[in-house]
Amino acid sequence: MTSSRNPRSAPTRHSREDVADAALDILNSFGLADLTMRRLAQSLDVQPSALYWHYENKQSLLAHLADLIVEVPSSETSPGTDRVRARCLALRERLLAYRDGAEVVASTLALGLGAEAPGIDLTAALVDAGTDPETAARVSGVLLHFILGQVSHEQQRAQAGSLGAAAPTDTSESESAEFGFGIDLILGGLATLR
Amino acid sequence: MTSSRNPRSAPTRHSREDVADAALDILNSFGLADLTMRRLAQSLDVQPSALYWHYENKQSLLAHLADLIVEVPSSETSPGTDRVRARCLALRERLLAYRDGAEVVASTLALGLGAEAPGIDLTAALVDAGTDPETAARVSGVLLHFILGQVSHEQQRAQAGSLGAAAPTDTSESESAEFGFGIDLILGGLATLR
DNA sequence: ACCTGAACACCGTTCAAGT
DNA sequence: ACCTGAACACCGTTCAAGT
Repeated sequence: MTSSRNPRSAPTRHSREDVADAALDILNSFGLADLTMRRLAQSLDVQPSALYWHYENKQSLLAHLADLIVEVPSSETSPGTDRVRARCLALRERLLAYRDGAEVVASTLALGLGAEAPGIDLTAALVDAGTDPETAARVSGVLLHFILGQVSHEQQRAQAGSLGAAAPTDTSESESAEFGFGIDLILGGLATLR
Repeated sequence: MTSSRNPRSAPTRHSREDVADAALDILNSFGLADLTMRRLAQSLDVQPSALYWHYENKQSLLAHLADLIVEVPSSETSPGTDRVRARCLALRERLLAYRDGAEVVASTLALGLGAEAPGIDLTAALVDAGTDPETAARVSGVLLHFILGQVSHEQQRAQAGSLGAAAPTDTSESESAEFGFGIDLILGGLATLR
């Protein structure tokens, strides 16, 4: 929302959340590769060093962004494993809502610096559906890896296509279908475990 | 193999493969973060700019590494979907054989710059096991996303643990079990599709 | 509480020129 | 065929000092 600064304005002070918002703006407008501390500082009319008052380093900023991307309104929908499926689709939507969203979340998760909400959420939904806790944790891991991998792939392809010479690949239509297939495959596997 | 240069030697000339070997040495000794063009050049006793005679840019070097990591001796083992399982385990071993191997392969694959062999291989094995080609391609995608995600996670945790304060996480023993569980879950799902 | 200014130690890449 | 030298346009991070 607060992307560009008015030139030659009063020296505005910023909060941690201001910084995160500006970072999300850059992410969505230009992608992860262009989200540098220096560029972020520039968009806030501030010196790069100022950012280190708000965040210990770039990784912890990215971890914060990952948490924001992943935080879900948690709307209660269908019961049973249909709820698991719904949560997976909702997570995909959250990831697609930000450019490079999946990569930001995947790397934060890999480094163990945040973005744990979806895993907890999915595991809980699976337990709710009658899965024992250990199996639920493992299935949730499989789902998460698939979701992050598939959506990263999707997002990278979208970017490559936006500057490449008209890649004749499938549209987002068939990507949703492929995604649903993957989720159903994994949940189908779960069903045979009973 | 050819990691360090003797100081003050004759100006050795290098081939494209020499560069790749030196890069894999750095990868295994110090990890992806330390694999910079400047550092690679230094290890070859060469100016950074010399590398751009061998590779168009860093990404294409990484793509070459990904192909090398992933190229598998293709030993024919068990038949049916057991062969699929065996291929998945073999791929995991290849990825684990290089530090950050999964990340290198995943990013190359995401960018569409190489490392396509495992996908082709897995799809073929699935077709061989009686799966129709389109389903085989999709299942192979699910398997690949899981494998790359899980192994990245594994490798990142190993590195974090090597410098962190003795993370009381599970050993590689249970990581193999978790991996096998994931593969079986997905292949179990495939079985229900018949 | 939040930021500046200046510095440190790096990056990837290009390009004319050399052998 | 393979490399040098020099430059360009960047990075993340630290830290004393300012308000």
